[in-house]
Amino acid sequence: MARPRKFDTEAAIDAAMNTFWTKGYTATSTDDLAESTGMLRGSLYNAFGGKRQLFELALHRYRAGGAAGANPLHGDRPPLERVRQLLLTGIDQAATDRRGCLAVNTITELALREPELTHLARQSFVPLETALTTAVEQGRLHGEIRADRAPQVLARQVMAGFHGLLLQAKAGFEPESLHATVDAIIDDLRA
Amino acid sequence: MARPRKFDTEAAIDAAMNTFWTKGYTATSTDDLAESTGMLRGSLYNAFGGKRQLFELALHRYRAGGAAGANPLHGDRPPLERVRQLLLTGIDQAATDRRGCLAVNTITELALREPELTHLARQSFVPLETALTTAVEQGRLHGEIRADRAPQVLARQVMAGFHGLLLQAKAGFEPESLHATVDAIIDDLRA
DNA sequence: GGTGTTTTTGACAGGGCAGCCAAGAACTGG
DNA sequence: CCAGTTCTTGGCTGCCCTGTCAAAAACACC
Repeated sequence: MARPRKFDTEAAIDAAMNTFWTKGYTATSTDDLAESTGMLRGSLYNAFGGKRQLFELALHRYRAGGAAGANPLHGDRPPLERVRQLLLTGIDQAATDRRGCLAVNTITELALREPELTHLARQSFVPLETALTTAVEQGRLHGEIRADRAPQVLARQVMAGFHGLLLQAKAGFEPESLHATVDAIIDDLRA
Repeated sequence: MARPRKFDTEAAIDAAMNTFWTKGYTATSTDDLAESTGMLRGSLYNAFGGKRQLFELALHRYRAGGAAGANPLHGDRPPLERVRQLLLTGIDQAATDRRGCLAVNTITELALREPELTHLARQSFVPLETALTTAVEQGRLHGEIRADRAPQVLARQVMAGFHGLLLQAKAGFEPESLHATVDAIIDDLRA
């Protein structure tokens, strides 16, 4: 019926997502995207429409993969330990690759200029928040996590601490400091 | 001896700082800076050297004004209430103007590309961290704040929560949610 | 009033970037 | 093998942005 596409759409979105993640939205050029996806700029416009549309796809993809980032939260170990593992994994990654979280980066960069993209990025928090709330509820049943504060509140409080920690990791805070803060956050969750 | 400058250096740095704060480093052009400072691009290069040098000056200025942002922390009210006021003031501003904190924005945007600017931005946390530590120590003496955790650890934990809250405010989280998190953070400081 | 110094002014060159498009290539169904 | 459809390729246009420079302007000192 027609000439087939030479590239894999999913792989291209993945590659674009990583480029945006590494360089930020503004600093990423369509040439950068062409290089990382392996497509020519013309094809890129034909297939996706342009930089902004591709970024929207990347944000959706990031949200879908949110389960991956929140992976430590799903398992059979005690809920509190799963939350701790989430925090430790997060700061370790942030300290290593310095990219942090794509949603955080996007909101920070574009909150003023691009309300729609900001809203899209915010959606990426939903899976994390849901998983955290669930973990807190489970820990509550175990008698492991405090029951004097609503799970949703605790989840958002942990999420705030988590994102603050990612920033500190990105800024180069010493691992000992980051770990001490993780311990403090976990302790404050205890029943 | 020579032709006098038509502009006020301090005012120009202030104006540049606000432009960087609003638009971000990458998205700010030398034209933007010329407009906000009221100078022509040529004068700007002559006086400061260029965009990057001006940004460094802006970061230094921001750090110096750090006492301003941490203003609520200095006063004669109970330390715990001063910390609460800091958080409330912060999220209120972030929810209103959506600019957040220049240091946070800078680190988030440039941690990979510009280690030196990142380090400079990180310096802006020092006044805040110091003031927080002092407030915690004072609250400890009052018997108002818990003494089972080092003041420095508590200060960095609060700072992480604070920066996470600023992000949530920027992202458009509901005020009720933000306030509930503030209450939780403050409660967790209590003796 | 002349001289030397620094700033201002306006313009120029060089490079990168976004978006578009026409011609060619690849494939399928008839 | 032909026709129709879609993708690829490479280039073109117009815009913005950075950094620099030469000439003119403003001032202080002598």
